[in-house]
Amino acid sequence: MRARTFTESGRRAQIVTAAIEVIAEDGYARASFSRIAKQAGLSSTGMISYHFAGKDDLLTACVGEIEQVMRAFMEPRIDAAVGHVAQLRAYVESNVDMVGEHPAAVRALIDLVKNAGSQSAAVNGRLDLFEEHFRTGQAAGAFRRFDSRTMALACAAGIDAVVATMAAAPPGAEELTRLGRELAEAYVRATAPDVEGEE
Amino acid sequence: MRARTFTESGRRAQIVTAAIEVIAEDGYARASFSRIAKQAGLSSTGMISYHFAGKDDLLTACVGEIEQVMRAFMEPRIDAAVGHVAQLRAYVESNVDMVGEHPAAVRALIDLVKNAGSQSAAVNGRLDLFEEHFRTGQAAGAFRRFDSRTMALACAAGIDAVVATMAAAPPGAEELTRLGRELAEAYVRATAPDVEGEE
Amino acid sequence: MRARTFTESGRRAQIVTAAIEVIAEDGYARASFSRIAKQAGLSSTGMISYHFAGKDDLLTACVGEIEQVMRAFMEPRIDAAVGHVAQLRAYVESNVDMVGEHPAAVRALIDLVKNAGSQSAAVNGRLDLFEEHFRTGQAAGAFRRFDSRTMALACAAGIDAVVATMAAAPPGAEELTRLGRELAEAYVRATAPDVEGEE
Amino acid sequence: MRARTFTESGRRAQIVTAAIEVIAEDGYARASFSRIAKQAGLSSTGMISYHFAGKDDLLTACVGEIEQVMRAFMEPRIDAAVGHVAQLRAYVESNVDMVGEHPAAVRALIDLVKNAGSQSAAVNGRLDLFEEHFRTGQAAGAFRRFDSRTMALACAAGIDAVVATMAAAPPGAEELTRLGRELAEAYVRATAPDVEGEE
DNA sequence: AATGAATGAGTGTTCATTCAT
DNA sequence: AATGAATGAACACTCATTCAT
Repeated sequence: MRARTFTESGRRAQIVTAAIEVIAEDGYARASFSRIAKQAGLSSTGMISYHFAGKDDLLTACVGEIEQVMRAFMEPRIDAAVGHVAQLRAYVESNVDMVGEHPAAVRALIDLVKNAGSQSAAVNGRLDLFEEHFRTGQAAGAFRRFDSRTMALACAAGIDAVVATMAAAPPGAEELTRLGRELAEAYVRATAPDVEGEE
Repeated sequence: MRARTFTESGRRAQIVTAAIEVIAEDGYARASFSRIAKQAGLSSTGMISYHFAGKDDLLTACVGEIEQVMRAFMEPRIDAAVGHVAQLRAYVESNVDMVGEHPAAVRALIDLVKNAGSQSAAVNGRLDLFEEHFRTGQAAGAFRRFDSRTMALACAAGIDAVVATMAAAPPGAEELTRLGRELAEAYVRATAPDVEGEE
Repeated sequence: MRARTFTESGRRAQIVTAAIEVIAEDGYARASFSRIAKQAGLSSTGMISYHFAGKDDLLTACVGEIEQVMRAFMEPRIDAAVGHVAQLRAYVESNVDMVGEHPAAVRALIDLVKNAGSQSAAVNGRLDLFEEHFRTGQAAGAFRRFDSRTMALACAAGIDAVVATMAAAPPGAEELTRLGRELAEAYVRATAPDVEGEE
Repeated sequence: MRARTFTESGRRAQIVTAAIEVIAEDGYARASFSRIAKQAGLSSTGMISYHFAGKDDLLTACVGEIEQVMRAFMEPRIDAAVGHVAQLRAYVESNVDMVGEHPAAVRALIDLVKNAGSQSAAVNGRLDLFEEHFRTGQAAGAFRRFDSRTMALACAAGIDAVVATMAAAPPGAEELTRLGRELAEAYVRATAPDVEGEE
């Protein structure tokens, strides 16, 4: 694998940024090479094909870029939380807060997940993470017994839906935080043990 | 609004059926007029344009058709339930059970909602229904206080995600029923009042 | 398999004709849909895709059309000949005479054979025919012993080369006939038995 | 004409070799600069344009290279033969034998001749050689009277066709030699005088 | 009511070539 | 001498829609 020159990295980044913008604004379905090229200020779609192996390659790069942004924003807050329940709360709340910081990235990611979701390792990775978290939490007594895969699906999708709706018309930061807390509370209650025996 | 002749209604229904099949099998993105025409046994796409004002019109008709099927299946079960909580449970469980009865319709609807969702009155209608149910339930003391719109979003999306995953590889009827109960339980707990004082 | 309307047959024929002309004039490599569309007086390449399943389909139709023309011209003369040697002569001579009657068809066919040859059933069909003719001729004592496949290859290719060269700059009819006789004579001699014992 | 530096000659040779490999493996039509660059281990097609005036220039260089290889292989055998007939035999046989020694070169050359043939001086040079050989042979009484150009065309094309077929799936050396002798015999008979009066 | 031919913009991708560095 | 970024035309093909019949 060869190293990338500065210029190439720059162009790739520029194209990825443009692609994310287009997806966020016009939707996945309208994110054609020509729209992306126009958004990036490129004179032809050939440039995109020159820098990316194909549409899948570009889209994958977009997902990767967005996830990096999200991780940088969310991970510190999740890691700062102690216990399975607090971490679940931190995940949901920081995910919702993302809308205030990077609304375009959030909108684009959700559209990408919806449309190229099932193939993507990254997307299934998130589900696996959720599931794993629920499973270990159950073992620790932090969560009641339930089908962890089903709950993971419902959580991830619910968060995405709420976030997508907000990203379409971002409310103020406080409102965002409030709704994030509400959503987190819902999932905490949905998964809480019948009798309090927290870890 | 003029009345429709029998043949026109027949043709429309035939095309809608074909479109739903195509969306269920090949996905929304591949549901072009030509594929639909082929599925319907029509020799040209002109027929479709003749009977529908445009692609949106056809897609709307598909959503309507599927919702009619869903309503016929779910409504009796929901109406049979007494109380806001029981009705929520009935909604979720009967929705999941749909997968066993009409997997193609379910798969198509979810794809339609994902892709043409925000514009569709029908889709937003479901959300409104959820929201209204939560609101009146809160007034009746069946649900705790929460933002009803956010909860509606999270519920609808969570159900869709679970259903979509199941529709892709439908499990047996019993497993379906069990997972439906689990999912319903989650939302019941998420919305339950802190102190039991059911209506 | 559905019947074709008159108009469709007409368009198909028109496109095939245009394609043959383009191949004859500009060569197989330059025979793009846009050139063919222009030659046919069509406003877009979409028309071609509308009438043909793909480029292969169009090219196959071209080969079929040309072979029909050739068969109509050559078959009577070959059938009129008696004996394996006379038929070989008739084949070669009538093939060469084709150049005078349908130079474009000949040029196009040779280019098609060169470029899409090995896949084509029609092309291999000709080789099989040659081989079979040599084999039965050998059994009848009309030809000496030799590897019939190799001879078939050499004959077919030799004829094509001579014909292609002539088609590029067609000589007069008499010159054509003379050269056809010469070429036929060469293959007759190449295949003749050592001792005269004609069937 | 300026002298070439060592590195430039080296690069040219490297590219020519890669081009021949690509043509032999993927065919003339797929032999794009990018494929050739990849085969040569170059990072960009710019290198090729830098060292060659254009695609024609590169292709011409390929033809030249292959012909040099062929000449080195065939010329000694042809020169060792005495008399026009023996030399014709030696030409055909050694050409067929090439398949066993340099199958890639043979395959590439034939593809090049087919596609860039008529423009190439090298290709026409071979025809001229054949024609000249026939003409002087006729004067010497080694060959009968026939149109030497037509015979040259038929011979060259026939040999190419046989060789191309063999190169696609090279048989063993003995089989090769046998078929080479058969083919040579065919042309010797096709050109032999009616009465034996060899030089 | 119905058809199938036609349209023309649009898709992603590849091409040989140019050019500043 | 060498590079890799850039170009823009070309490629086959699909799309939803229109329209005369």
